[in-house]
Amino acid sequence: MPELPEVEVVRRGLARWVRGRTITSVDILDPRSIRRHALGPEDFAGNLEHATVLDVVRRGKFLWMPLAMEGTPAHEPGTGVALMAHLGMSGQLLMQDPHVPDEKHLKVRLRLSEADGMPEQLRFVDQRIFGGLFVTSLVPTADGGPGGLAEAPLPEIAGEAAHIARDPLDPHFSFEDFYRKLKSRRTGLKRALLDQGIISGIGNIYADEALWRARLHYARATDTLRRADALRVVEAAREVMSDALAAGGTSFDSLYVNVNGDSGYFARSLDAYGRTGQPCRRCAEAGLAGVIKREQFMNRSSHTCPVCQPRPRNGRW
DNA sequence: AACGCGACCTGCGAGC
DNA sequence: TGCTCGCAGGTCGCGT
Repeated sequence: MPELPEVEVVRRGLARWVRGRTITSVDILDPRSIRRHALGPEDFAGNLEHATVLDVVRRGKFLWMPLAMEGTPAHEPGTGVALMAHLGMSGQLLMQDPHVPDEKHLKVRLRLSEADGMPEQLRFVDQRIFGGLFVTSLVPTADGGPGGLAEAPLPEIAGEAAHIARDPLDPHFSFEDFYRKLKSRRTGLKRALLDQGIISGIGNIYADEALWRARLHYARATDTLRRADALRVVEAAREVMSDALAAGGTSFDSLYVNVNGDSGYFARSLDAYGRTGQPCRRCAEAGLAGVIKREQFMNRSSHTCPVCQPRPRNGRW
């Protein structure tokens, strides 16, 4: 479900509800959701109980909450601990009141210290269990911290997110760094867009949308890509994701943190993804007959208009 | 070293 | 009705 806009919606919503609150108890309903916590469920819960959430930050699709541990008065840079969350394909982080029945796929429940008018539980719900939670250490970074969208970025990052590149909405995103990495790879453009070490936050939907907007084919060889083309595809990704973020942002005031990127709200704005067999909007406007087609690529679906995104010959142009 | 595939999971709708 | 198949927005690790 979640790509960058959805994760950022969750981050913003969550920050409002949990910052400054203390975790009082932890229920692990399905240990598979914390399998990335190598030391097991007891250690996971033990680390979280009595810890206070300092903030909610993000790098790409990785989301984490730096914690102040009980009895540790000052936060020493480089010694921090955080609760890491990745939503995978179907993860949700929901703020709920205790009387709300457990969700069918509720995996982990955190009870929080009482706060005026705020829900008492943070619940991790995940159908497919590709996502998960774990406790991790923060490591120092010289690059300015997690992501520029955090209100108060700390100069440290979760180790598991250190290899993740910045996303195109991050104020510290560097087109030059992106272009350099792109040119150094021998691969297809969509594969590169989905590589979180080259550019982060883009998943299958927004990759297809960005390529459609930039009129580029997914198999275009990255090492031959001209600067203007690379710029166009990054700008397209930035635009489509910030539009989606704006749409998702409308649910900020609901009681729980909305993760429902599939609520259909932004789906209507998509031009390529999921429009198999329907006329390409750009072609229709120009009086052309392009029809969006779906192909298997990297074991997943790719949606393109064969008229305005022609397949490159020899992976070139 | 980098790439690319399979594994990790559950549930839904289509087709038989 | 009930089975099987294909499909779903992500990431990691291993083999090449």
